[in-house]
Amino acid sequence: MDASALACDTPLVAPAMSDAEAEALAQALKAVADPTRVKLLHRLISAAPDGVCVCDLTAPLGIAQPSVSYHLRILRQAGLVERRQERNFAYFSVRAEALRRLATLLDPTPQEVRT
Amino acid sequence: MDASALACDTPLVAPAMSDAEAEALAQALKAVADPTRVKLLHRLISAAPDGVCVCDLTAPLGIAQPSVSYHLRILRQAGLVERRQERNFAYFSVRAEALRRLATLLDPTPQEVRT
DNA sequence: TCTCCACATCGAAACCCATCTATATGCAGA
DNA sequence: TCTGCATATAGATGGGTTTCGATGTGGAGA
Repeated sequence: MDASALACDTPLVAPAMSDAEAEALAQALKAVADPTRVKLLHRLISAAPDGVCVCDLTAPLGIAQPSVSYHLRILRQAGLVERRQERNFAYFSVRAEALRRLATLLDPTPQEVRT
Repeated sequence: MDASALACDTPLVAPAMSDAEAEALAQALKAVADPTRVKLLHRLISAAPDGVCVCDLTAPLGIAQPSVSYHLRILRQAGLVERRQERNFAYFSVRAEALRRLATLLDPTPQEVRT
């Protein structure tokens, strides 16, 4: 009956994450987990806060305009970027707090340690 | 010839991210961008630093054992977790620095602002 | 009004991913 | 060596994603 030498003996006092929570976090991460969207975000982050015109995003990426539009929609639906229409141009800019929140959730440093 | 009223006029002095860089970052993010792997990471983060036995990870997730093994492999290939074999048990633990680096890359706060 | 331009949406094709069952591997005790 | 257990791998399947060309939409100038 002595299973102590056979059991794996892992404490596991973890509170366990809910399905909904995991799904939501994965969904947000999926929006960023694509090379084209990483490049898009990078450009938007290192740009003027009032946004970048779509026409200036399409050319450097080497993909067709509908594809860029598709990726921007994904990022927008995830709440990571926002759209501003002016004349017949669309300007996109990052939602910095949303990205920062995502970064915080990914950080394994315990809350108490963070200043 | 006056295009000032027609052009979108976006500065775009950005340094542009390389294909390889974007691909690598997207690859790492893809490893986390799945609800099952989010749950796995969460459990590993809030657990003893010497790791959790696979048998204690399989049961609470509600998926078959090979699926858990598959996800742990994805996380390991991304360098986010590491594996330690003891007897016939496998113990997995997070690579905190790797996760932290990923979180930092996602953070839109300019470097100068970070203390 | 007519046309042009910027951007979004549609529908299809190609590709990738998560999951399962079945099976292999490898350690340890009898 | 043989058996049993924990974990990994293989192969198949269903579902989701990225991309494209074609087309729709809506603003602005002629």
